[in-house]
Amino acid sequence: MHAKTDRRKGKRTISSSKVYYIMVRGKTKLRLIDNLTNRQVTFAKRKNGLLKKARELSELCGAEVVVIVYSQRGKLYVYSSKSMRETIQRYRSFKKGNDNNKPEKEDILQRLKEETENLSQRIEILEEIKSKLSGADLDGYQADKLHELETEIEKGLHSTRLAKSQLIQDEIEKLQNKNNMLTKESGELHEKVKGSHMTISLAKSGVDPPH
Amino acid sequence: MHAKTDRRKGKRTISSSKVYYIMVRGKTKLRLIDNLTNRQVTFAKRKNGLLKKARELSELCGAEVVVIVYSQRGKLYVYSSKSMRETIQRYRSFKKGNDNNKPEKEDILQRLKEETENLSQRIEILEEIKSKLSGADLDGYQADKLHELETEIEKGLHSTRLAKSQLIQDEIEKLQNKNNMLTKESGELHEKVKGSHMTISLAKSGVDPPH
DNA sequence: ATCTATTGATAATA
DNA sequence: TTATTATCAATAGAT
Repeated sequence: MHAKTDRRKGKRTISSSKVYYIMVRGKTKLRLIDNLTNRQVTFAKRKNGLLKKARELSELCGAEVVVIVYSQRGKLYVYSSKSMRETIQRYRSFKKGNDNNKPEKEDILQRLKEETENLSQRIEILEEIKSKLSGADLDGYQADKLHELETEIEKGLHSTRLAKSQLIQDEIEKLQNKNNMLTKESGELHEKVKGSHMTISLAKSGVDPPH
Repeated sequence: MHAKTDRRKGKRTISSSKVYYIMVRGKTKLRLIDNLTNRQVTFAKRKNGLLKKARELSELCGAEVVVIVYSQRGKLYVYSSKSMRETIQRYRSFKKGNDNNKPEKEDILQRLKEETENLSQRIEILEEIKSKLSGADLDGYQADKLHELETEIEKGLHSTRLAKSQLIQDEIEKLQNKNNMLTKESGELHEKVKGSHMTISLAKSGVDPPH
């Protein structure tokens, strides 16, 4: 069909294949791709691949999956499993009905408010369960089964709490560190600019600055 | 070497291949694997694959990558890129010797503390449920009710996870915005400083700058 | 962006 | 569970 096919046959060098082979097999050799263009192309491809794999894992196995990727330029890519996307969607459209141009602080407060609402919701659900149980008649066999279930759920909640809180903390601390450094730098630069202008005025007025 | 090899040849049915083919190619056909054992095995394999891919993406392309996976039983698996871990590590050691009085940070830590307390509250509620269960008698008729309960508990857990992930994402987005603004401002200030220094030289050398 | 050779991932099987 | 292997997918390099 395509002449290309014939031209291609056997053209690929072994060495170029080897480069990739070494990269993915020998873990120690896995390192930053030097060439910027190649790196960007590879990033785009592999990023898509990763998100696809995440979706497949979630849908085939019923697992909850979150993937967060930042490119080197700081662009953000996210996958989260379908049910989560729906929740986020709902959250976003709710948010739109309120504020489109409020300053950052209010944005944060808004988010906190919603988070509080989320927590209340969840507590309500658990309260419901609680009252249902107080009316229930349970026999020994089922009680054991439920006890088992409860233990598992509790374990899950616990590990969720630990891991997620850790993640939040780490992420916030990291970005805050960045922010602090930038803020500090910004302040220093402002000072610099102010100082320079002073010097200029002095020079212009014919008065020598003190040395 | 192994007789196996020969026995295998041609044994794989087309249909079984087709199942997989359809699963991964036809996106709409991507759905939960029915058989529990298969699902668990597939989960283990694909989870490892996903984490590996995440690591490769990070190391080959210098991207920051986070992957969070919950199995159906609630077990947690996480990958985050080395650079992030290093950043956090660096930040932690920096933090120890340094700052205990940054207002913004305290604000966020305070919020995290409150959130942890909220989670503790919920765990306490689950404890209550647990104690009620251990003393209760369940008759066969209540099986439906209990199944319902199970579903609701799972829902509650699920929404916990959702809210948490939402938190992570929002926090990241917010701080990223700040970072971007600060970075931009920093660049502008650098420019300003450069320009000022030029003016100063002119003034000092006794030559009037053009007006 | 599209194509192909090659390696990787993995479902089924032992 | 772990290992094997046939098969399809992912992707590096080329165009």
